[in-house]
Amino acid sequence: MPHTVLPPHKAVKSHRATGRITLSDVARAAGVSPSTVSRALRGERAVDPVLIERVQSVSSKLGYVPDPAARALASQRSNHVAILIPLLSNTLFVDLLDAAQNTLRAAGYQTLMGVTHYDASEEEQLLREQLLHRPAGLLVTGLDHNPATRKLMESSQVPCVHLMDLPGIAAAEQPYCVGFQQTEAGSALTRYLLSTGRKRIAFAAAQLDPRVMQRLNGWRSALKAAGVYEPTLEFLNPAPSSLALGGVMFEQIMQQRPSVDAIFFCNDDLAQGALMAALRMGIAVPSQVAIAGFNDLTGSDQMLPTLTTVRTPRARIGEAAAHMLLTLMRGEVPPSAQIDLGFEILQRQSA
Amino acid sequence: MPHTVLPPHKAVKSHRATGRITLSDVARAAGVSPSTVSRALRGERAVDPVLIERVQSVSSKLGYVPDPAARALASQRSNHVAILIPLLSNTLFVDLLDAAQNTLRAAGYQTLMGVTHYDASEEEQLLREQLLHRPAGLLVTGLDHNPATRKLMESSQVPCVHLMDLPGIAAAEQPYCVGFQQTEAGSALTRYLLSTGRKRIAFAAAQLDPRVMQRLNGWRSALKAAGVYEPTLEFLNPAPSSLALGGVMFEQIMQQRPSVDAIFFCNDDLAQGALMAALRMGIAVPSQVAIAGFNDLTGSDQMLPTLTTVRTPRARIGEAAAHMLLTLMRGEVPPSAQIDLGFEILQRQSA
DNA sequence: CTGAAAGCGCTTACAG
DNA sequence: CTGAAAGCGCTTACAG
Repeated sequence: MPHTVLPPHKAVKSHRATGRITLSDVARAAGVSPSTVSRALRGERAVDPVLIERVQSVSSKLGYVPDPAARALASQRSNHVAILIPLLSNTLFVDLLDAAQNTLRAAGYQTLMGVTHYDASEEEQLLREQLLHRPAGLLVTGLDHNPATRKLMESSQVPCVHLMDLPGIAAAEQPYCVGFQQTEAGSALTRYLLSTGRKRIAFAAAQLDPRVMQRLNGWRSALKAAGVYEPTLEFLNPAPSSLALGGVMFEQIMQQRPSVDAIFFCNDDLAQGALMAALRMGIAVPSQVAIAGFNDLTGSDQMLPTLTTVRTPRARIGEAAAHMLLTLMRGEVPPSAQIDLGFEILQRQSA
Repeated sequence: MPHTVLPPHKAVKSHRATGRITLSDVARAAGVSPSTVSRALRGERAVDPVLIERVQSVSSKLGYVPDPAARALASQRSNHVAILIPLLSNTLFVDLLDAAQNTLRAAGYQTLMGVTHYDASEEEQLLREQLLHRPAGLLVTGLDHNPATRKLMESSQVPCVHLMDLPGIAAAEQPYCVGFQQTEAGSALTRYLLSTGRKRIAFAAAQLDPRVMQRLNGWRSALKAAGVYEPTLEFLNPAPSSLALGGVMFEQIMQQRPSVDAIFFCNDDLAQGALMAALRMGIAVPSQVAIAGFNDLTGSDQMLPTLTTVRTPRARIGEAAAHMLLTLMRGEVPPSAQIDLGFEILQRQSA
């Protein structure tokens, strides 16, 4: 067997060598110090352009990839971005996650996902766990968090962008956030229903998260403004939102309040379920009762009749929030702390 | 102002101190060496029970939490588990992710998610990125990967469990996997349709991933066994699966092959779209044509008629795979390398 | 069973 | 602009 001779710097190996190509390997090959390689690779200014070039070429020639753990330990900052969403069973949040994740990954960040199940203390616990990884940034759903969570976010000093919600006009704090005016969307859809001649418009909701409650408020104020507000037309169910529940709620509403001439469901899955129930029950939509949803989820355009709803820009929210976070993580200040991406009423057949 | 005296060990601080409570802090307070604290906390055997007790109590008293980055750097193994799924827009995979993630988190692992978009080279790239984080384990969808990906998985030495698919009986390699027999499920559903008297059963599919093709094979063999196989009744569309596409395919099939008496859609979203299209077109289901789906996705039980489909145990797959991975990460050998979680035909109204 | 020491692979004051 | 040195907070041979 031939006696293979290892290259000099490979021959000397500690008992814990990992075989990985390290910063020092690059430094040695490029004839500079490790510090310089580190600076050159991270694009830190104050490095001779000639050296930058040399280091980069040597680095890619050797196939060097920085070790995230070592980097995190030394710099006290990882390439993780933590994202907190309420549920994975609502496509709304999955769309948010998908978009944010794509954008962040393209910039070299790994997404750490946390599912809170709408539970404030679970959110706190998740955040605590994620913070251990020293994330470079934070994406959280909504503006409502318990005091402990808020304190964690603050004391961690990690840049943070809120998703979906926008603070009220008079809000004292001005957190970074990307979303749209939920309240305004709620009243806009209600005004649309009013404009089609409907007078007895019910609001049917499940889950009852803060954003749903804002839509409820929008519905209320629009009806009040029109002088047709009727408190007993609020149907609020804290159970998780689903097609099946939408069907059940629709049946109940039609039974209890047969004179209702329109129903605003707080989410499309409920409205889709209602549409299917109407079909089963032989109730004509929209002639007997109009049905409207919210979010324009998958399948809403395939219903019979097609579902009138509000298109919400969740993919764009995820993307814009990720971009804003990227800006913050670079240490720059975003042009504006709040981004309102708006909404659009999709007038289809059901209302 | 009173001159506050810091406790001795806090007074001596390096210029890069982070304020974090470290292993050494615990060691000092417990009167043992850092090595012992490390061993005691990780439950490594060969530590005096008395010391373990003392270390644990001191540790929790001080609120010590190990630093994942330092741990990963020193041990060459992080508490991350990487998971690779094709899409986030198919609830099937989200269910898988959700279940796996919950199980892993309960065991102290952080999930690193990668979305491959059914692209082999994107999968390879994602795996490469994830491997940088030295994951303790790997969860990947399916058994089909390009050679480079396979090699990465192997040379990384990271324990790996495959989701959804099970290897053929004659497979040489016996990878760890949790899933069910896709082919068998395809033929079982087909046999069910045959048993209801259907003779001209079409197979309609989109996306055409490996599992869809296995169901196709199941459909083929069942029809061949019954002597009614008809190749022109295969409708394969590589586009992404969706309700809208299901509607379009249904229209096409009914137009091109009006004599078809049943359609097996490879996924429920397609079947749901077909059901809505049938409603629009006034085609009676199941009397004129039976419709069956696959996976029992959200809403299938709310359709009109309700959708006959195959219930697939994706949440249980995610959970069982996570448990198997946990076993492997402990260095133990799972009782069996393959787990078949089966499937169930849900006979509802549409077929 | 326990501890001192080295090492994991980077970043970052500090000095020049 | 560059480098030597220390340090991030752990784990793990090695020796006892």
